[in-house]
Amino acid sequence: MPRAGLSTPAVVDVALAIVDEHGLAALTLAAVAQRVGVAAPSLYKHVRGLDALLQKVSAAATAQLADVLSRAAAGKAGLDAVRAVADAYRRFALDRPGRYPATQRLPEPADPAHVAASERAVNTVFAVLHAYGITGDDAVDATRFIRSALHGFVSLEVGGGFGLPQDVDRSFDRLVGAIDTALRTWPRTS
Amino acid sequence: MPRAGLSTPAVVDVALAIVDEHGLAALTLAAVAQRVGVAAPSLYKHVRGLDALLQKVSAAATAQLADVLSRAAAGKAGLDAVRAVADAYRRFALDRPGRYPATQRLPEPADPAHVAASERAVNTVFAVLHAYGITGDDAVDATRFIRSALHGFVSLEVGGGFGLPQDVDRSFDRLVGAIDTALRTWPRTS
DNA sequence: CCTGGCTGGCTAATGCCAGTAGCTTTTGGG
DNA sequence: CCCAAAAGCTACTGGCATTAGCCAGCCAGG
Repeated sequence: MPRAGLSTPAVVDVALAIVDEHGLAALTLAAVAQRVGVAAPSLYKHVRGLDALLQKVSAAATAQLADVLSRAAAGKAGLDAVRAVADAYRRFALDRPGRYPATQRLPEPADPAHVAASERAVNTVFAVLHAYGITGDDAVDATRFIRSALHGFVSLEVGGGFGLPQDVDRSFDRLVGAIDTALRTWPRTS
Repeated sequence: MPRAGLSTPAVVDVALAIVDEHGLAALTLAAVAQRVGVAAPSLYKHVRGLDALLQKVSAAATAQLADVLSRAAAGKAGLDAVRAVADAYRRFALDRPGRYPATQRLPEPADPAHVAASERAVNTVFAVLHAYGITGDDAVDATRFIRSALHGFVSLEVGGGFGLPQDVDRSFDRLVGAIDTALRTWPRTS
């Protein structure tokens, strides 16, 4: 019996491939095992269980999203920055509809990479807000607003929640405009 | 063997109770069967299967949400109406964290009650927008914006997505304010 | 009243999944 | 070269959805 030469990262990579191809719900240990040509229980040598695998997938997806966002925001400010970040966020969700929902899992405190990725994503938004002169608790509120609007939009879009035939791109452009308007007039407490 | 005297609505009611008590993920046919004191396969006499039951739960939850929203909006306009609808939406999600996610399922075209409930919810938002003078395609965009912001916020809140300790109520108030500001300055095409 | 058929239950069985226990084989470091 | 840790394996348990096919209760029509 030749060994398969698995490893934890290899298992996570296969999991990501399954998620990309068939969606997050299709991620099962059985599917991973079949894909790498191994019996299902063998995976427990590399991963604590399904939930731990989901957490690692979440960490990887979140790290990728954070990359995409920070790259998009680089060197921009104001509406430009908001549009760039929002477009990048939406494109990530549409391009990788399986991976995106994984980013919504709470970061695992015991996994520093996961926590760091999550913070990197939030910090990108904070940086954008800083250019609007929004800081401190005001920035917390504004970040929640932006996350809510973006997450809400793309999750509805990916889930087919927009029943009407009207142009979704235009709706998103307007959402970006609405965010910009709101940030310009954001209440300042500090 | 005395009969249990089940019926489709009775099964749905039990399903709703389970969802309220233990969350949507806990809704299984086995759980419903145990609760009503019947063997699992018996449920198929009243429901096509788990997915059909989830759809009926979604229809019921959506109808209730539509009620709550339209009641909240009644007789109000402008910021008052936005705040009332937003608060009602959020309260529904927080009060019934199991039921809320069921409202996000796409309405089943073959279930007129489901479709009607969904339309009723959307129409409530449309009515609010009308008071802002937003109609037609502009209203479609604005509705998507509002749904996105509200759904995003409450799903993040319910999911524990707001890691920071800052006051979530205040963040929501500001989100409501941001929506109002955006609607006031919403682009008019028509 | 009583009887036949519909209907709502049942049991048995299949198949998929996660996870545990405990065995064997490979493999690399001393 | 050897031996122990690591990486596979098989066997098993228990939970779930779903299907098939059986049987009993209940109601309508004679």
